[in-house]
Amino acid sequence: MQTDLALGCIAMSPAATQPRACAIADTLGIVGERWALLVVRELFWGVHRFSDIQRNTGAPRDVLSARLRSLVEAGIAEQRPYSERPPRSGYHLTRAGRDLAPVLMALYEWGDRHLPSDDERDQFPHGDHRLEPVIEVRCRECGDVVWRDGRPHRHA
Amino acid sequence: MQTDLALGCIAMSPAATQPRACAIADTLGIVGERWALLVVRELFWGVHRFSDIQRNTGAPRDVLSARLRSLVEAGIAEQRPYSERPPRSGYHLTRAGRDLAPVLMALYEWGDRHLPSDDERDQFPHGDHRLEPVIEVRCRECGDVVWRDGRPHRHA
DNA sequence: GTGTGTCGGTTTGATTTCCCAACCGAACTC
DNA sequence: GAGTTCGGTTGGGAAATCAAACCGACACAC
Repeated sequence: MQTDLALGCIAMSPAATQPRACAIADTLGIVGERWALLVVRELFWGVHRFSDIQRNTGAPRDVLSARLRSLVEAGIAEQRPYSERPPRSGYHLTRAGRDLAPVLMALYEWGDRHLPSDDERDQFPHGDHRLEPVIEVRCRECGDVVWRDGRPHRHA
Repeated sequence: MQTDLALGCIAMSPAATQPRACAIADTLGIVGERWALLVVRELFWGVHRFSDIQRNTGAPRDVLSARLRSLVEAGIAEQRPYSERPPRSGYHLTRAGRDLAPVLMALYEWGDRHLPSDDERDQFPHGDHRLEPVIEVRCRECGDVVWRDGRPHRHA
């Protein structure tokens, strides 16, 4: 099977009648709904309170409520109290949620490269400068670099 | 601002009343709708025909039609004829579309790590084995590794 | 030239989701 | 006790999604 990337798909049954079983689809089933990844972005950026997340994302409050619930249910976020009186709790990423960092970085890098914007956008800081992420993908098995700096890399 | 990652957000105006301007949000505005990234996945995997994409993703035909249109409009995909008689054309990724590879890899890697599945899933092949992507994020400015192998890396 | 089938869609009508605005209870502030 | 903040929930209308049917252009068999 020819692909655009020196990458392809293993073993699609020839006469498939079902949609693919695929980790990408499964992941999007969890974080693919509208607002979900923006909520994760806020948690990454240290925003934990319902109202702040609502303001920074622009999500309607009821939708935000539902998204937070499903993120907690999926083990991506968890609720932690930050005040006893009045009883208040904020949302925090779990390990699984933090593991979404590369997804956010990849989305960020693509937008930064392909969607130039007039007005100043919020950015990942890094020390005294902004973070301009460079993403590299390797194969754990053989160590080959599959993608580097906006280009596919082919293996021998 | 404290974050979960030694990363944070630069310069959120203190009394923000608008949602953030952010490259992540802008990117999701283009490829964040349902089915869009699964369509890109198919194009990556060398599937170019409407009916095949429909079958492999499971998207309703009318939605697929709309998504393909907006992907073309966004410069992510383009239509190329593959037959004169009957006049047929398939969809292919542009350079901007291929640049979504890290997004797909990141989603794939997260699902692979956090959503174990009983039934066999379609995978990226790599030579004679499957590709198990290892994603590394560095800062172009200073070269520091920000993320490697499922862990955040802090700069000095 | 008359079925039958393929391909790349569009149309139709029902269902689901999204969105906005209003409301609510508990607590705290004046 | 009046007003405010916080973390939501509850309507009701608008928009997106969905499944199934339909369509036109062509191919192929007979």
